[in-house]
Amino acid sequence: MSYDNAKRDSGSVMKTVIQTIHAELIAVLVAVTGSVPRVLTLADGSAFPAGPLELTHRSLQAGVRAWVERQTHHPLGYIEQLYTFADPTRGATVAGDQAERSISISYLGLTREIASGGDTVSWQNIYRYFPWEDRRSDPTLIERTIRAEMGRWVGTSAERAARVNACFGLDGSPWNEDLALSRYELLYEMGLVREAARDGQSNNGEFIPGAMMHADHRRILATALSRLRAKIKYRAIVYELMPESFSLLELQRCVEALAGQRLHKSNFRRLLASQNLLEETAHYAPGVGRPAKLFRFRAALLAERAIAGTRLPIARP
Amino acid sequence: MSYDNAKRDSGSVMKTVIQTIHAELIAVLVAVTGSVPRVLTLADGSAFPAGPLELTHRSLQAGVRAWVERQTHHPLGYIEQLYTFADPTRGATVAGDQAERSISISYLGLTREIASGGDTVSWQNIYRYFPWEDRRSDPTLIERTIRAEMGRWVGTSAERAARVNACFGLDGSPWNEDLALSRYELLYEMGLVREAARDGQSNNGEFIPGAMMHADHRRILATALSRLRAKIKYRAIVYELMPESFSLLELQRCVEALAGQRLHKSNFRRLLASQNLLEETAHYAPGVGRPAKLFRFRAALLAERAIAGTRLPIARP
DNA sequence: GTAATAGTGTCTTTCAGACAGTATGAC
DNA sequence: GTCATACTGTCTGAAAGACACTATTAC
Repeated sequence: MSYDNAKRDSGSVMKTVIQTIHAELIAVLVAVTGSVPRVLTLADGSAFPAGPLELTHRSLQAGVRAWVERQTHHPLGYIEQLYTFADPTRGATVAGDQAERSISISYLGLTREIASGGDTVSWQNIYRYFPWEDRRSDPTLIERTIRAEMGRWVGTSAERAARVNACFGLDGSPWNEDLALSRYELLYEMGLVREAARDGQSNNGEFIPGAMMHADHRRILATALSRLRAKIKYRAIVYELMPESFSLLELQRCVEALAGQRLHKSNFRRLLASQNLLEETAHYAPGVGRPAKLFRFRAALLAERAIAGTRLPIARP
Repeated sequence: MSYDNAKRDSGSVMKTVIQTIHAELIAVLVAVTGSVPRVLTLADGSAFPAGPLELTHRSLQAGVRAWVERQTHHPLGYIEQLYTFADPTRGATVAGDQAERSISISYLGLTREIASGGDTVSWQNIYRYFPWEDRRSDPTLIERTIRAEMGRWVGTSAERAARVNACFGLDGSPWNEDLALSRYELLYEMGLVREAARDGQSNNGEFIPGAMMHADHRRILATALSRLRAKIKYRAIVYELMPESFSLLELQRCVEALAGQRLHKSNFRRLLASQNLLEETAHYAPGVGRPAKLFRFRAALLAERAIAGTRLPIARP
């Protein structure tokens, strides 16, 4: 029996309803400029570049590139697939025998920031949407608000308390920057972000600061931030974000901006040295104080990428 | 200006072609049985459970669950999204003013193996499709074949040589089990797997052993294997694969099966102990030699999951 | 000289790799 | 006792974390 027969045999009864599926491509473009991580947005910060998958697109990635360039006139470097959503709020609706369904395929891109192309096209600070994710200065500012609001939701449930503590690094749990998405989802579930009220979730408390976005775009941004923070630890993705040459401190500030945490200078440098990613240039950056030596990424880097990986306790023969 | 207006302003000229998009859901279900990692297949091992996204599906995940249960009658536990493909070989075709396009959204699931449900439904050894990925016994067997065939493709290109060495752990580079997808893609590009010839890639050499699959299912399996191997290092996903209780060696064999490598016993145990995942049971497994103590996963594990994460050199204030 | 920023040395603790050992069963 | 498998102890070297130090500019 062929594959197609196998499928038909165990398939469902056909319906006469005609189903139309809309596939939307969404791009989250990230750059880091002067210690601020930013995303490229439309509509004054409330949405990402997006558009339907079209016939002229040779691939999903090509489609994303086309839409971003059309809508923002911003050149596009490295991009990778993020996640595919079938947003229930924009989900299946049936009218007569016509049914509609919408799928969003999101991509994450990394670039250097270039002057934005249109009136409503702009670069926005990522932490405008997630103030609680930036712990570079004083983490306690927002923490206090969150802790108070959460207390109400947790109530007497030990399970809820454990979840909140793990997500937000409270009560002995360490803060884990990768959990950005989990934190957003938790806040949403608790009814503490504005979208929750809009989407008809129960809302028991005050809203936590942080700008809302169109549809589920803010959730997509949280997904992007989580992915970015996890990836920066085992891949040299900062490559795409830095200019031709840069000082070591600039590189550190870039990673700090994404991680939302301050890093330890000399340990950071030791790590860099062990990775053998950089090479010196002959130039120095001017400024107050001692001038900083400028570095660039090693050219041979492309071939070697993605070899490190984490460790398992492998047995040697 | 609203979001929708912004989109329309910079949008393309509308075409009168009506575009139909087919969204297919594909499930890669993995289990480990007796030191063998296996996948659930249809059509005697040549395809995965799959079916179109339907109106009745409340979400993508629900759709996947429905199709798997319908086609294989196998219960489904933990699943996560894998990748979305717009396969060019099954891609855009235009007939009159009707255009068609197919998207595949794949999911990875983890389970314990249960007797398979239909005639052509079966569990297959993953390494049947990627013999070169199993290095538990003798890595040199296939390595020799691969090395010979690759030599031809590499030629005098230093860049190609570097890529091959990094992927296959030759010439001083360490073997990295996570690169399963890269290795498959490289072999495909070199024309050394059967699909390459089928899809019209140039074929310069002999084929490397390994069973072919329907459409791009083997590529999807490679994606799944890579994801699984990467994830097993920072998440306790083996949880889903093991029975109620098990010996430490059984757990080790399970990880080894997925990683395709032997692990170091006492170091593996030390790692387990530091993670605090397990608790003892009162029972012992019988067998030749000293009976093994049986363990189970700690119940409190659910709340704590996904907190570990890798490290950045964080500065303490 | 001071202020300001750039960059290095090194001590201590923790952890990963390797190898040796002991424990408990069947016979 | 032997054989086979289960499990533990510990030595060693390599990283990770923390802290203090020196270097080079502008003024």
